[in-house]
Amino acid sequence: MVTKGTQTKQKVIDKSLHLFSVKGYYNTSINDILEATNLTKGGLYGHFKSKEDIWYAVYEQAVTIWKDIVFKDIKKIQNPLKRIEKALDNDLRNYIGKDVFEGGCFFLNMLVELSGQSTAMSNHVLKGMIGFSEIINQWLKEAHDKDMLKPGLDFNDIANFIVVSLNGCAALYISVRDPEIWKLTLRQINSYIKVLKK
Amino acid sequence: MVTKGTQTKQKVIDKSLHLFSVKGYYNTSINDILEATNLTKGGLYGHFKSKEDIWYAVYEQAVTIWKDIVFKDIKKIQNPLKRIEKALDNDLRNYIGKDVFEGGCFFLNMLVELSGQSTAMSNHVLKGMIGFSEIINQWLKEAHDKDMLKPGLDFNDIANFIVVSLNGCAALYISVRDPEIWKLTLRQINSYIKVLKK
DNA sequence: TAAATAAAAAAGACCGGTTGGTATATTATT
DNA sequence: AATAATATACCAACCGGTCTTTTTTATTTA
Repeated sequence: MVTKGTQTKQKVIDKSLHLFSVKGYYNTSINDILEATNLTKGGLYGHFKSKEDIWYAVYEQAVTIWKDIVFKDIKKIQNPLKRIEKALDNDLRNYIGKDVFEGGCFFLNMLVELSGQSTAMSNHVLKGMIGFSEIINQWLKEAHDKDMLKPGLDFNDIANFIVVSLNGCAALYISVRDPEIWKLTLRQINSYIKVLKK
Repeated sequence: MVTKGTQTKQKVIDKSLHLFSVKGYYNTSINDILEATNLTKGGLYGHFKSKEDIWYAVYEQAVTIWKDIVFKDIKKIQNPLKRIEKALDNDLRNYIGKDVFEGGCFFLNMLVELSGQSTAMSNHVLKGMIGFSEIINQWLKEAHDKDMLKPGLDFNDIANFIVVSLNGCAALYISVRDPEIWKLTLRQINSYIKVLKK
């Protein structure tokens, strides 16, 4: 059974995720969250001990949503290169392009805003990005082992560069708001990967 | 002769540029600027009519500094492809890599923070980035006219993708703070450009 | 099934400190 | 003497967070 408290907590997380992604963490006030959730101070602080506490819960939620989108229909793909292409397509077309979070990519936004403000929080975001880079790295190794790639490639470099491009795309997209941004990024990353193939 | 007022105004711009780049625009208070400049409210508001007004002055200053770095020793380069490579090298090695602004790339930081908060301000930043993309676009066309590039390339796509990568690099670099980030970006962009050549 | 009770959830007043900005007075510089 | 530059006191609104009281919900007992 879902208790009332759990429901409220979830509502706070959902609304805050939206607010943080659109307005940013610092520029979202507790009052903004109160208005969005129809709660009062007492109601909110019964579930979370601080604004930062809300942020960590929001981050976990954002990760869950992101993973569901990016890793959809991935496991069944045998070809590791096609797996990478599908994951990138998911990220650009279905995550960034579908405006899953109204303010753009939650992770990029938070990384930029929190760096230099809260090392703990920005490192939290960074860790997630590095994790994604490592997965791509592993898939590239797999492709290498299957003799699908040209010799002498630096998988770590390549994986990191892909993550860099994804973040750059997210940065421009929130401002330009033209699908052409993620489409061109997708095209260019794909042609970049194509060159790696044997 | 440089009046006292001009000096003070410049000091406000310099200190604010530093603060905005490290703490962000919203999270930098007027009081922060007052402390950094040893001014008082009256002294500050005698030169600028609002915080936003300070930001626009700071932006202009940041552009000047950035241009000086990125376009250094550019005009004398005849080969348009080498010109592009040099500009990107300047941007990554001497602008991002040298920590010209302590908080990382001022433009990327502001673009992310201001998008969804102030369309006027974020569009101001965006315009500058589009301008840079157009310059690269033009240089690519020049290379094409000199028969240096493979046929069937979309210069607009390529130029935009380069700007995307640069921004992604800036986003990751402020958090990771490891030169390896801009180095790998430089390597990968260069190998990406190499493929375009005839 | 209904009343009683315990526990969870929410309300709302309050806190000290800070926000961007203004108006007026004072001090330096021409 | 005129003007440019700066200081200071003040403003209402807002910041994140705490505390106590009230209300709602869930569980137990009759």
